[in-house]
Amino acid sequence: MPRVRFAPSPTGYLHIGSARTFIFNWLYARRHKGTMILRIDDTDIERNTEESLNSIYEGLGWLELGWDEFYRQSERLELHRKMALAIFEKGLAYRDFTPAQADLEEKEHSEGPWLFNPGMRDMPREESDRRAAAGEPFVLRFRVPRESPATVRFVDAVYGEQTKSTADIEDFALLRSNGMPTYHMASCADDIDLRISHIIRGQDHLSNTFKHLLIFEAAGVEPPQFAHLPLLIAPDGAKLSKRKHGPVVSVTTYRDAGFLPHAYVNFLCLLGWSPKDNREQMSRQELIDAFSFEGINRSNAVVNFKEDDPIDPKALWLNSQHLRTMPVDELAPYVRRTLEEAGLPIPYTEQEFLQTIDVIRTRFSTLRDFVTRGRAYFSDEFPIEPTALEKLNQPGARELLRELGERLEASNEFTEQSVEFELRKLAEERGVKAGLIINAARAVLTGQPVGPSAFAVFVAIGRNRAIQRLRAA
RNA sequence: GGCGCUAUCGUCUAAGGGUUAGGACGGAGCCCUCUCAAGGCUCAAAUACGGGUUCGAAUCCCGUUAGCGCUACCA
Repeated sequence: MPRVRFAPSPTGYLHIGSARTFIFNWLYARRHKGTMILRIDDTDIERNTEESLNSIYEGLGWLELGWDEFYRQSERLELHRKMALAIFEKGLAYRDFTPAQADLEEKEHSEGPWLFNPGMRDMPREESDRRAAAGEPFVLRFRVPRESPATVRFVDAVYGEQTKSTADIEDFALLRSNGMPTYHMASCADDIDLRISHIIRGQDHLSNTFKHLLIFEAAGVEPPQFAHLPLLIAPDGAKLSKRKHGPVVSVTTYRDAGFLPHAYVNFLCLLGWSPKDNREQMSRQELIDAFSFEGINRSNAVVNFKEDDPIDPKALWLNSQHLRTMPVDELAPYVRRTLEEAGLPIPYTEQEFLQTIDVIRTRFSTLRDFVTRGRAYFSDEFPIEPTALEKLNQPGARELLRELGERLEASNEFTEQSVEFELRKLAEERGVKAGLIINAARAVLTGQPVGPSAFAVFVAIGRNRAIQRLRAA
């Protein structure tokens, strides 16, 4: 039974890249009847915010993604320290009393890589103990093997065999001078303690993995399997960032744009992964059944947004596909919530509501469309768009609509067929093209120049309201 | 600078020694039509560059270039 985890640090809102990482972990867990763990990596007390934690819950909640176990690293600090100390006692870590460096500039321009601070790595234990006892602050560093340079290796489920010489790995920190564990220490300690079997995370951690392997080895445990994911990047090739790319990176943007949660999950899955059989629109179960590490790509994927439009056209298309093809009764709750949030009434019985949704969704691509382009189906107060007005202002159109209203009122029937019959009969009698009345009717009924078949619109709007709007033309 | 990863249409991707390099989004056009979508049909659009290996390379190897990641007492 695999045990996987998604381990975000609560330092900003839920990033779409993080959401995708969660999804891939979740898919793997569901596929193999494993356990999905949400672990909040909040060891950086300076940067953590409660707000950010809430946005993670909010984002995952919106995407309808759940987890089986939950942990917060800040509540497990004792475990992290204990493991760090155990490594220290084995002689595989040492105290570094060098004060924290404020000037990073110098280091960046140096020729070779920094590996360790001279004098600290080889300090006799007695001196180290004495200075620590005297209260001098220190960081605990991992003692990377240097005497006989070894090669650290592992097989990544996505990137294949990876190797790195210990000569290229610096003596990284395990414990900060304030006693807090670093990311590397906390992460590995928890992965060990929580018996994580597969670490599925962003490719930005690929080179960190060598350090983690050293920690696992020092702790005397078998490392888990690793699967690194290609990154999500901007059209200019840069890493997606809040500062540079704004709303594109936040999942709330897609929620607010009227995306269906599953459609967005589907879209995210297609960024860096493929079922390899040309399928694109897939249900949640289909995604679970098709997911495998073999399908994951190795190159970064571009989120195709523009400066004036944060939505990737393919995401929008996928959303419209789901919106138009999913069972209406599954779609209805989303539409209901969207209407409620916009303060629009639902003047329909449940049955009528489903029928109306089914008619109008054929031209919609987001939930937002129900309250904008679809406003007239729910409220009697709606604007008539300029292009719709042109059709309504065709010579004789308004008179014909009023006449049609009277005839429909006089008729017992009110179906697509009966409306079409009356309308065409009127057109013929008055010697005008049916299209003139049809387009004018759509305009007066919906305020829109375009939309579903006009006869379906009559029925969706309902007899009384339709007649009322025609007579007021 | 050092180390690592990556490179197929504008974008997401398929093909992993032999295909006219396939699909999808987006774009263009045609059909359908009460409008607009949808749908159907068609078109334009790619193997970063240079060397090898091979009868044959998008695919394997080397180099170059470019991008990204790591190189913190961030994660």
